[in-house]
Amino acid sequence: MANVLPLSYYQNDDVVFLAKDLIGKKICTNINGQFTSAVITETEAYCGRNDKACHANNGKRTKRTEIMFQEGGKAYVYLCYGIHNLFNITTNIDGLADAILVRAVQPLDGKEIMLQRRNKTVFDKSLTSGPGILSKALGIDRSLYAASLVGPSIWLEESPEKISSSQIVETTRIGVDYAGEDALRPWRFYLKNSEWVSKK
DNA sequence: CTAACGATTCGCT
DNA sequence: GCGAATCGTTAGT
Repeated sequence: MANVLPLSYYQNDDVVFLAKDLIGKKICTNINGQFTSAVITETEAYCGRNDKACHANNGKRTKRTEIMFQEGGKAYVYLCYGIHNLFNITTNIDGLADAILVRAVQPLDGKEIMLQRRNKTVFDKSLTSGPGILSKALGIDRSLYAASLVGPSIWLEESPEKISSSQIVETTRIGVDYAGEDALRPWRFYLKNSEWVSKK
């Protein structure tokens, strides 16, 4: 567990910068003794102020969004469409509810475990390129709601390979049409030449 | 208590 | 490309 990103990394007040910076970082989980890891290839930023796409927009505190209002560096996992666990990284300081949705990853360690969790045999982008399925592959569900991102069940590590800004595509977020004009914000980021992206 | 609705995925046409 | 699956959360009665 060398190169683990420290809690201070998540307290940055610029969630859009962090969403972009997270591209290329390594995400690791150790669930019931099963270790898996992957490189983050796609993210989306959600800001707690003035962003109708964010569940916690303008101080909307509910039992579900509560974790986003705490100090950054925790997991925000919620159930979407009654089926999928979506994994978010909370950021910013106490009281400011920002979060970053991880939308796709490229598997590194524990590929067999991921295939098993997904009931698959073929190793391709359909294993982890999408917010619901990457959670399933990494063993992330709502029992990790509010889990610390510096371990022991889940943590992030520095990028295995340096990523330059020119390798990252900035575009609009997916599935947030209900947010009106906020849906037009260029707050989605993905690795330009990667196959491991949910949609181009 | 009730009802509407997803930050999606998969299978079938 | 389209529609079903599926259920916790949320807001309103």
